[in-house]
Amino acid sequence: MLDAKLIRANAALVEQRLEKRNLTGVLKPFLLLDEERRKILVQVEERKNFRNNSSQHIGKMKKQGLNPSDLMEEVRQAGQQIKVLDEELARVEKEIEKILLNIPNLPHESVPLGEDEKSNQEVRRWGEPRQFDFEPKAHWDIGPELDILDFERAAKLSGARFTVYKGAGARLERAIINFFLDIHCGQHGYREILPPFMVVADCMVGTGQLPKFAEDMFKLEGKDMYLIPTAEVPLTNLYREEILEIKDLPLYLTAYTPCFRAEAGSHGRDTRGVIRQHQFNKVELVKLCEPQNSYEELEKLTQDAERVLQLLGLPYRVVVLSTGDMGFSSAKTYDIEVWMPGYQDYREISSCSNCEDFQARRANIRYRPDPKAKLQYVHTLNGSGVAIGRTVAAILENYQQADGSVVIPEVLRPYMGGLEKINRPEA
RNA sequence: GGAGAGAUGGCCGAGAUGGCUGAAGGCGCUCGCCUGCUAAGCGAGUAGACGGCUAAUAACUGUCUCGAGGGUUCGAAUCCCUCUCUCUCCGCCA
Repeated sequence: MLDAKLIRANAALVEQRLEKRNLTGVLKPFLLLDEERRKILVQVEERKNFRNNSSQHIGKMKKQGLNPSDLMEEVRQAGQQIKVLDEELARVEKEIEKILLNIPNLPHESVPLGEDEKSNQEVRRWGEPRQFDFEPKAHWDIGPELDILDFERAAKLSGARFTVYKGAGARLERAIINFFLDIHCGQHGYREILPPFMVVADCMVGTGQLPKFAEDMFKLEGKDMYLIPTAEVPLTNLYREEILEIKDLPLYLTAYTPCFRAEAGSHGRDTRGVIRQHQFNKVELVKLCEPQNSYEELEKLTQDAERVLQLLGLPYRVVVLSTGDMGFSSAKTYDIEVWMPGYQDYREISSCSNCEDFQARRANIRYRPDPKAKLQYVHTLNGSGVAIGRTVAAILENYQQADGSVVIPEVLRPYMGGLEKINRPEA
């Protein structure tokens, strides 16, 4: 959520920055309602002031044995007026909130301008795509051939966009989760959290999924609760409505969770393999920090995510998303894209964002910079560290051998009971 | 699921019979004083949101907030209703 005061004071500037996200004219309705709100507020506060003073006066008169019935009648009428004005005010405020909750974050000035992902800019590359002396297969062929991924039975259980992991595949998924958590907690200073996978609607508003993106999520029937689309939601909302101590900042949090996404509007995209699923596993990184450090923290967070790919020996590149491709809550986002031989292309495996105070304002997460200072919103950051299913896919494709087997990256072998290679089952 | 108790400021905790309580007292914290150091002591200060007036994020000032929402009343932290959460006991259960 943007700061209403900022919009009011710098409407033209804010409008300009929103235009970079290809939005125009979104501020006008806000400004009109905002003015109306203050007009009503002044009136109703005057009436309340009268009521407060008069009520005290009535008390005193009664004590002195005087008859306050005239004044009581006047206050009663004031009460009627207050009721009407309050209702009007509530209506206007609700509309204002609706508008504000649907305006995305302002892009940081370093973000490239553009309409879509074509304007994203590559920042750096790591690793060389392997040269194959045979035609590399896609993971949706490798997995079933090794009998470790089963898309057909998954469809029987749950329909499209689900995967069953079997045997070494299931263990590989679990190994990666543990490996990522161990690296981030043991070497990058994050604290492991195991949060609920269902959260109340307030959390979804806090991180920006609601009210605008309701159709992207799974909602529980008859409850005001949702399956989390990412651990960013419970991790960031851990501190919703709280005032943090400066000595606790920055907070580095990580969690493994499954993620649930309706994938509405992506029909026909990535229908094969594990790339786009209704349920997938992810290790997420979240930071809460002081505003002046958030961009430095974004760089570090992105590097933390890159590091696990380096350890796995998976080539990748980092791109900075253009203003047209960024998420709703983000001010700046780096995507990490891993090399996928089956696609002969880089595919997103992590997205690292600085949301500045956008989520903190929605979720009301504040801190006091020093004992005398006013409360301030923290900055929130999040990034995948990284997506597990896509990591499995990348390993299968990058480590596949001519005989159809897949070599396990060395760092994962301790997590796989020493297994070095997944072989095809005997025919 | 059944029975009962509770929800007050950063924390703990007062707040019969509704009015001068935005909230006593304590702790914590900040600043100052004092003490040769430490400990103790003394004094002052210490919620937030949204407005008005302003050049001002200064001063002054108004409104709202005692779990949330609604009601009664001239007036509610205090009375009534609904909901949420916490605790205790019972039941059920991985």
